[in-house]
Amino acid sequence: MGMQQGAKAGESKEITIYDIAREAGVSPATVSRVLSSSTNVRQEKKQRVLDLVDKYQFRPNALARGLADAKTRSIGMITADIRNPFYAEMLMSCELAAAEAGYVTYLCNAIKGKSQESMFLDRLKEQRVDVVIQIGGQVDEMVSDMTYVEKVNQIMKTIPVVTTGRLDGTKCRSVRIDAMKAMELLMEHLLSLGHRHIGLVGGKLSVLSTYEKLVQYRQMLTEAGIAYDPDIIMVDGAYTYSLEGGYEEMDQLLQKGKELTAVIAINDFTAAGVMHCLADHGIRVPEDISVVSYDNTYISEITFPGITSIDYNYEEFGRKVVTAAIEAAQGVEGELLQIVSPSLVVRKSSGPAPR
Amino acid sequence: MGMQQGAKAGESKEITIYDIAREAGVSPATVSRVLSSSTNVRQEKKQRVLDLVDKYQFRPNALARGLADAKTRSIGMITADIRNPFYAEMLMSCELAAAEAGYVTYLCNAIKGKSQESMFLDRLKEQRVDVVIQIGGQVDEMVSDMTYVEKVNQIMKTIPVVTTGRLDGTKCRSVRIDAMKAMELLMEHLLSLGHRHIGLVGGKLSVLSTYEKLVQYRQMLTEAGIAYDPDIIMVDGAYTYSLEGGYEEMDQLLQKGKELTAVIAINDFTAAGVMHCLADHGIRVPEDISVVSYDNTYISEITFPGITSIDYNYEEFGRKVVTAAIEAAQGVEGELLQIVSPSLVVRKSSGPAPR
DNA sequence: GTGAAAGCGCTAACAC
DNA sequence: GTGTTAGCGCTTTCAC
Repeated sequence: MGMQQGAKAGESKEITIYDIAREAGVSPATVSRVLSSSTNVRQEKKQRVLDLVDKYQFRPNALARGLADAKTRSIGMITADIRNPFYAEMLMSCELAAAEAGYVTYLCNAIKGKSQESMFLDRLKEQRVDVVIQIGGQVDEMVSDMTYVEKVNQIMKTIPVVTTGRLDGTKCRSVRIDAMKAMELLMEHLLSLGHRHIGLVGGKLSVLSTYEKLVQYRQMLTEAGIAYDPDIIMVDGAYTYSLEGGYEEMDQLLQKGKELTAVIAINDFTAAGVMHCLADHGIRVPEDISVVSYDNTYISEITFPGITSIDYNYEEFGRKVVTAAIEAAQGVEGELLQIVSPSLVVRKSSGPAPR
Repeated sequence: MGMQQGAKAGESKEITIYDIAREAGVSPATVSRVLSSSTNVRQEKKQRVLDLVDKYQFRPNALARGLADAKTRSIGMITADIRNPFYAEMLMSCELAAAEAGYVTYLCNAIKGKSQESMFLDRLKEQRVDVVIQIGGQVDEMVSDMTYVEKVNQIMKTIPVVTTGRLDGTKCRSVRIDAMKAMELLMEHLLSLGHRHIGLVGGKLSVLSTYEKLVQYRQMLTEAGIAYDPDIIMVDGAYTYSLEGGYEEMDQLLQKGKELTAVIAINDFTAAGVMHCLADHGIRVPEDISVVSYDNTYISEITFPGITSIDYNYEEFGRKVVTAAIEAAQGVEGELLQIVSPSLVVRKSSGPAPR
């Protein structure tokens, strides 16, 4: 006994607004008023309360507060895999914006997919979060999973959900990247460098953004008068979106022996894998083949050469998502769909087409 | 009007255990009992309740529950910068372990340093989290900041805090990496490859683990009969621990013109910067200089060549931290300090010393 | 095994 | 302005 490792046992009875009220010679309601600065309280009393709050380092109990007014000032964030720097950036900027707005955030890493996302929704509902933000996972799918949609709709009877993707059959707001525009920027860049044999590596067509990119790719080819060659499109690989996936997919692409001067990778991980593969084959980037990708995470600065990539202005992106979320939490109607515009960051991995 | 964007307005009155109780023909207390499976309830009644819970997809209000029993089954996590994959890995594994144990987690990204960490502590206290886990930030410092220590001690009157570093003057538990051992593994590896001119790049000596590594480095040199040369130790740089920092520090090191066959970088970011710098100078890795580092994040797989790095077994690390946290939350006394052992992952960035 | 009832610590009418 | 008083939706004695 003796030593305490923090709290418990000694557990100095938690102080409440009643204690503060008594000592300040005011009513609990008044304490509550100064704490939430809802109504005006006479300066003198206010100061007495504030002094005591400071003296005891009093912090109002958020549980009691939430129970009483049915607002928790909390946001639940469900994300796919925080280890992917794209999600890390998003979580980061969302958390930042939320904290600024006075909201706390729950972290829910659904690495195990749909069933886990569903489970997290239940737990967030138990916590009575004011709103949930879902980044990645089910909301990235082209065709929304019926079971999940049902689940979300059930949750949305009481808690609004906003996503960075979409969920057909629900009314959740979304703030989404303009994937077509992103591909357009990449293609314009490559075409202007004289590339006419541009491969696509990575991604699943069942993912909305990947699909949209492909559509735009074909569109751009057509406009440029270049024939579409399905042989240089490597999608739906087993480990796609990852380093290994990029390597493998690129390897298979090379085996086809098609002419190729540029590769568009589905994300920075994939691009890094592609570059490893090219290096192993003695192919130089960008002299022999240019490599470009999406997300502009720090991965694109770490590789050598740095990767030309599409940036989303994560800070603004996160802010928009959180703003939409808070509006939804407050019952303010707003645009169901907002689009964030990507921009191109040119690095050394892309250069003029050979010859 | 009409369309709803999620909850509000339509806001079908939240269902409670009273509703369930009435419909099941039992008392609210009984519903509570089956929900928390605290006492035995006759199978028949139990089933009736469970059926209704399912029918209405009822989720007990965690606020009310927490208010009533003074346990929130939540953990507050304060971290330095989630974009750093080391922290992402840690957060991830902690969150996973917490979820398995039935705890929800709060995400607090204190990128703005001490004052923000302090602010988050207050907010977590308001939420009455059962325990807070602090990963990085103030707890990494060699000499603990007095003000912060005071703050933590004040919080610890009611909420235990566990860290992955240390905080002198507090009684918080910690689960820490054996930094000395980590350096030992790296040095053994390099020495066995014949290196005798080993530089250190990156880190601040005010950071505990960095300091410990330096101590161990000197120790190993002494044992190997190699003179310690402060000229090949590049620490306390302005942007250290980052890609740019690594580049700059390596650049300065090269300018000294000292003989050098290997470099130990303080983390994977730094190592990547070092490799960029070496590449720019036409120095080959590992033929001319070997590069090794700490953390074994995926960065060490992305660079070319891959980086020999120190791994911490994040899953186990996270599990230990969370276990300690939950014990602390339950008032179970346990070891104040636990050490996690690092291991060496060899990749292509390290090879025999030249000549 | 089960119900009644008293809180848990706030907020929000409602009076004054 | 400010105090009084109900709740908010649970858990938990305490009886039976």
